[in-house]
Amino acid sequence: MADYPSEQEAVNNYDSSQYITPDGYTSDIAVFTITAEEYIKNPKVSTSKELKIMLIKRAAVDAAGRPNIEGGKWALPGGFIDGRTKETALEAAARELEEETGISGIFLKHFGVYDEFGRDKRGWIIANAHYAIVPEQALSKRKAADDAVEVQLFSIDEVFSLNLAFDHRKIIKDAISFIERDLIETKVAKNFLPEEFTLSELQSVLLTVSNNPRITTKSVFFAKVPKLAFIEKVYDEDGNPKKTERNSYRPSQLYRFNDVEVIKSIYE
Amino acid sequence: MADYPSEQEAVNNYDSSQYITPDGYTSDIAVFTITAEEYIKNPKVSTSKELKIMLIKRAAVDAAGRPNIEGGKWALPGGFIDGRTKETALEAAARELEEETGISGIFLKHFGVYDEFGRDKRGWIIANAHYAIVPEQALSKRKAADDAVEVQLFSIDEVFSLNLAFDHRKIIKDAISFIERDLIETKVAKNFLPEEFTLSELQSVLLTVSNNPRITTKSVFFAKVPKLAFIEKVYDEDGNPKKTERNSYRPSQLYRFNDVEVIKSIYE
DNA sequence: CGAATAGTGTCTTTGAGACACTATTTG
DNA sequence: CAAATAGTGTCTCAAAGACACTATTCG
Repeated sequence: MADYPSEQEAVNNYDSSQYITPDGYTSDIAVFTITAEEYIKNPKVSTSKELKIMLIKRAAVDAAGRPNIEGGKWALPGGFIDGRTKETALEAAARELEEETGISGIFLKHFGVYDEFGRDKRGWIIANAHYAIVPEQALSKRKAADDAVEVQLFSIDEVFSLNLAFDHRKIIKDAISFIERDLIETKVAKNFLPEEFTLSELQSVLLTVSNNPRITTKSVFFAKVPKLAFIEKVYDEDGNPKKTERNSYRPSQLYRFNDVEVIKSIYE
Repeated sequence: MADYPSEQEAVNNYDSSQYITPDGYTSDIAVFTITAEEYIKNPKVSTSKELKIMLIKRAAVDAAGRPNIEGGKWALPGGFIDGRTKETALEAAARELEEETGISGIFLKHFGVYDEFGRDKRGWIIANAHYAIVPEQALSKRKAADDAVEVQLFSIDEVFSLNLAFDHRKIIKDAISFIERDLIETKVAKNFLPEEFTLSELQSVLLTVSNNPRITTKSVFFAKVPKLAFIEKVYDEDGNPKKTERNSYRPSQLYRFNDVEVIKSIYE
């Protein structure tokens, strides 16, 4: 390697001041949950679930009492990443989410970068957008943080009638597209469910985003899902099928996702 | 809105110096093409196509004659984004790609952000990774740019035996996963093909990344594809089926992708 | 006619989807 | 037994997949 410069020499030759670098680097999170409506809409369909997104209302003034940018508007939780913490955007999102909800190990996925000049009046601010999936119970522990004065869940229908901060309307729209697509094209439904779930529970999650007959038709769904390679039946210590009675009097079989990868060709 | 601060007041209250901001913001591009091997491997299979990625060899010294970081290694084309240009990472990638290949309107998709601290010795450098699809002919026009001394196409098999710069091994690995998945789960195969293509041409593109029997089996593929909602038969001005003889003596029917969206459930 | 690519026909097995039926438990 | 959820059985039609057959053109 004698032909090549020493690493240190090369590093010293980089002068970051030759470029204008970003004025800020942020991490935003679209937090989704599925809420169960407990009332009975139809004698044959007892519970109906709905996909919701969590937003915060930005405070009018910041902690120091100065006017807050985009104050009073609804926004995605998130914030600036400080180079001193040496965090990645994903790590920062995970930490912020944990601070906000009090739970760790939440599913989090990066889905886009928003770096258009002018998207934030304060300068050239790069936003990393993520979506998170949180079980409903966990959100009851939520608490207001930092400059958030109010936290609320909105259905997909109502969220776009709100007064949204920055370019969050576009980010939220994208987040919803991603989660709706991922729920049926990938195994993320897993994150809305317990480790071990029944076929009805899986079906009710999928029904929040799809009306595909292979999901809505009971005989088809119940016949097909146990045969899928990425889903397996759960057995107890004695090797007997493991069942639960949490949803009904009659015990129902438990299933779980395994590690088999899925790729679904559009040409089949 | 009298309760909320004026926008200008709020903007003035933001002090970017309270955070350590990134030292650099870059755009990298994994350029893919499919090359046709002209030789005949098997009397029954006349042409075989292969997916390849384009890399550049980083110069040992920069334009000013100083040692170049990661000089001599193979890397993804790309470069720093300067805030003065007010470009997004995607726009910068498109421009760089056009400068590199001399062609415009290339398909380009963002697939990831690499912002781990320590991934670049020069500081906290954020990389936006994209993949691009370029028809083979276009790459013949390629020319070395900037600090690139050499440009070369590598097959997926051979690329990982190279000495790769920065964390480009991981980025390339991710790019390959994305393009292989997207080729069969989305309509991106479109970008490797002419506007109007034959079933055999589509099949040979898909065969570079899949051995799914519904793609490899001729009777199934030829029967199925013309019935797909997102693909349509092409007709000429007189309303007759439009055919080409570019691949054979016998004319073959032309098809094109239309704007129908595809979502393929893993539960069906 | 042979070579080369582009398809089509046919047959068997599997799966989709509709819908009515059975099973398990509690009160 | 009624209510509530969890499944299964059956029937029809459509699609998957294997593989052999036909079609078009050139030289």
